[in-house]
Amino acid sequence: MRFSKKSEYGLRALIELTKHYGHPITRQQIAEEQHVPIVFLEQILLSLKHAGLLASTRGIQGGYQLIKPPKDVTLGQVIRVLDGPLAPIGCVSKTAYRKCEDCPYAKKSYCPLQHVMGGVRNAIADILDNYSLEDFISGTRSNRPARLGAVRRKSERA
Amino acid sequence: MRFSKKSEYGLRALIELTKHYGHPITRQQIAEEQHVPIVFLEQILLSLKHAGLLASTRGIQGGYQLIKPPKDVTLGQVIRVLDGPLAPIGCVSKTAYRKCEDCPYAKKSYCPLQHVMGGVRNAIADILDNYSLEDFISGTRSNRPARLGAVRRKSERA
DNA sequence: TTAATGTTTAGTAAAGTTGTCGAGATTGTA
DNA sequence: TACAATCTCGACAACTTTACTAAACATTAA
Repeated sequence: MRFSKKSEYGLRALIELTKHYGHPITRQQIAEEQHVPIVFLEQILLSLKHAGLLASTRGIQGGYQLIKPPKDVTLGQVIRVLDGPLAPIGCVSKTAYRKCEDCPYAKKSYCPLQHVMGGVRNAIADILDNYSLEDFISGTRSNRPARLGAVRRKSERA
Repeated sequence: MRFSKKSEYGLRALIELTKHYGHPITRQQIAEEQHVPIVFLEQILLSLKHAGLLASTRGIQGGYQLIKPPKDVTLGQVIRVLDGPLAPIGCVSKTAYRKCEDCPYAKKSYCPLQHVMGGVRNAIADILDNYSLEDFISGTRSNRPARLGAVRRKSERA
């Protein structure tokens, strides 16, 4: 149940991009600062760009920059772009639901596995979809509404 | 962030084994009941046996059986046997800790990634290490101590 | 003995992970 | 214009993991 290096590097890159929010930095700067293999990093930055999180400018003085306010980008969004759905099994994913092919419970009203794994997916999404880049670099999950059934930012999808 | 088929099949097999707790059933019965490829299933049952969860008897009338009371086996244990640690990155695992090789935060006192991922690992382990096979087949997390800081079964490891 | 079972070792096709390489396209500056 | 720094894009390759299958063998009950 691991996240890939891709997600890890991507998140580390976003730490750097968030620190420099407002002006572009080069892949080289990011790679050096965060110790990420530069050509692999490029792929990752491209994915994040295509997902609409980054903008890039070419040429001298070029580089990548974050185009959304750090508090509006959640770690959940980033990880879904780079690693796919958060859900531990397909039949509990909200972004990429896949019905179980030959699960004997598929046609019944209740599946034990689905029940537990649904809980796991929600626990993961509750954290990652409520944790922004701003929280990330400051190290605090800032003033989110408390848990315990209070209204909270919707645990978007998984 | 998926669990493998191995874990999924293993858990489905354990549903069957829990239902028949007390006497052996054959891989064939399990395979048919749960629609799991039989030869692959065998590997899985062997792993669970080596982990001390199952016993097997050979020959006619043989089969596999659960040797621990269903309420003493947690889903977390099972998944760790079949899929490895629950932790999403090595440096937050309690069962299989691996220090980050070249993370620039490795030598500092605080790592943002470690902070968030530690939370994720605990959320997952809190569920899976407190959910027994008994709960699993009954579909209810029975009378576990409530959340909210109350004493609860230790979230063992990940 | 024989048939039903588990045991063990090997192998393997497909997919995923973690990268590298190289030929361009674009841009600011001299 | 020429040049150098940068991003862009597609290919590809080594390695690992996943999800299996095959086959020879060991054990047991009837």
